[in-house]
Amino acid sequence: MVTTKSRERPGRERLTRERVIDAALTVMDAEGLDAVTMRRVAREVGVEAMSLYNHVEDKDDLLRGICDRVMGGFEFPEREGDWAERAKAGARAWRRLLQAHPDMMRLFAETDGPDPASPDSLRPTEFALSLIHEGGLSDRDTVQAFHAFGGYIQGFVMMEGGSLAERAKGGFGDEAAAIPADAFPVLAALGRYFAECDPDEQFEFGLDLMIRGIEAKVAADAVDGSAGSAAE
Amino acid sequence: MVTTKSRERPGRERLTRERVIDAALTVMDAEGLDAVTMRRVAREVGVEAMSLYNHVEDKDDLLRGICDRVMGGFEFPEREGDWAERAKAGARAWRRLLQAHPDMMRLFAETDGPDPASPDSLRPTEFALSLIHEGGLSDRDTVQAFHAFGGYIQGFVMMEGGSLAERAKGGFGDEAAAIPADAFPVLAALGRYFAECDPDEQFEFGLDLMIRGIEAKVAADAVDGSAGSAAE
DNA sequence: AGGATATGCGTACACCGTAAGTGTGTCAAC
DNA sequence: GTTGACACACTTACGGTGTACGCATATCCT
Repeated sequence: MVTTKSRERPGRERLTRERVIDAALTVMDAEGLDAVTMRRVAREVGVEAMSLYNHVEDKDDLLRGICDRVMGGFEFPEREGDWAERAKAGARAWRRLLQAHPDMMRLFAETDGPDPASPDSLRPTEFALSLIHEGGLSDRDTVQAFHAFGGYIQGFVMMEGGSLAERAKGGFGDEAAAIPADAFPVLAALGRYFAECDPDEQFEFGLDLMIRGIEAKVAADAVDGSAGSAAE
Repeated sequence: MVTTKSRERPGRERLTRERVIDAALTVMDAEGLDAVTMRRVAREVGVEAMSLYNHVEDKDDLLRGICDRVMGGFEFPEREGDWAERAKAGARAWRRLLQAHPDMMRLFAETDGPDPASPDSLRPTEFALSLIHEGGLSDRDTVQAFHAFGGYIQGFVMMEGGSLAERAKGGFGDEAAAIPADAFPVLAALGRYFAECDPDEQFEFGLDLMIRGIEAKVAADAVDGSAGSAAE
């Protein structure tokens, strides 16, 4: 063997960090986050639990590895259309990424999100920042807007997979509407719109809100002299 | 003892669902969500683990109980100032509630949020809906905006307690800036703003964006005839 | 050929949620 | 005062978890 790295074995495929993380992701997608145990993942790659620790610090490290792997799967949308349309496309790509694996948001919550400094996370971040920056915001406001968008998307997907999903199917739809109209008049009046909400439409609505907000802010700032991002 | 319900014992205080949930919340705030185990909570109220099951269906029920208890602690802000200011006050109250207990967002993620139909959750919801409705949106758009705001706030607090917190303290601040400027030019240029971000200011920025967006939408819709919420 | 090293395996331990069975203090009726 | 019913706390036990530790072996470098 002259090659420096590859030292293949005849019996079984060599275990690698990548294989471990792939298996963990597979298990998570197929059986949920709770099923991602060291023993279960080990079984998936045909190994005993303790062997995983040769490639993974501990379980937290494994979970962080899944986060990174998912971040690496970000699909950069085409940059076409006007700024608002490009920004929306970026946001949708972000949402799709988080939706792609059902328990992603739970995973995010339990690991404090992916390592922001990993290359796989850096690339989408760079993409988003440059996209937002093109809208005409100052450097400082670009970062603020980045966090605002990030928060919205993350929170929306979380709601989408959690309370919103259940609320839609009977939380206070028309049948289970045991809401006392005298105590909660607005709720009673608007209840039906909760039932018939379409998540995609909901997402677009909030997105539109934020885009409009940015456009309004850029327009307002342009009226002022030079200072840029005064507090309004 | 004539009273129908209370049959107090001399030895120890009678156990109740409320006491169990209070203890669980206490443990969560003091030692984190992971410390909330049946055994630990039982110890907190001076009892064995299995005794809790007389007052709680199972652990999930306990966690949902914590959610409800927290929701019940929502502090309704004063309704003063113009609409934008009142809306912001409402959003800040929501954020404060979620921030009040450090592991709240993780708890939300693991329980799919509080039961939306519980009275303790209904009251804040009613408050938020009526507040948003006053802004001039249609019934339908009010519900959409409610979800948009909810998503943003939830997501922001989640980021705040997770990645954002770590990113601020060195993720890519000035020292740990090993970011290759050629591969990530925007990121390198804007990195310092990540380091010096103030969460409160960040939150206000996004909030301002959404409020502006709503105002813009209301203004735009007012120009049209009657149809209401056309797609822009 | 002979270490050195990497990596997989087996065992063990403390902790988890909870099913099932046991004991005891408090009540209503006699 | 005695008795039976009942609510509720306790005990035990089971199968699961993450992982510390020690051992065996397969592969690489010299």
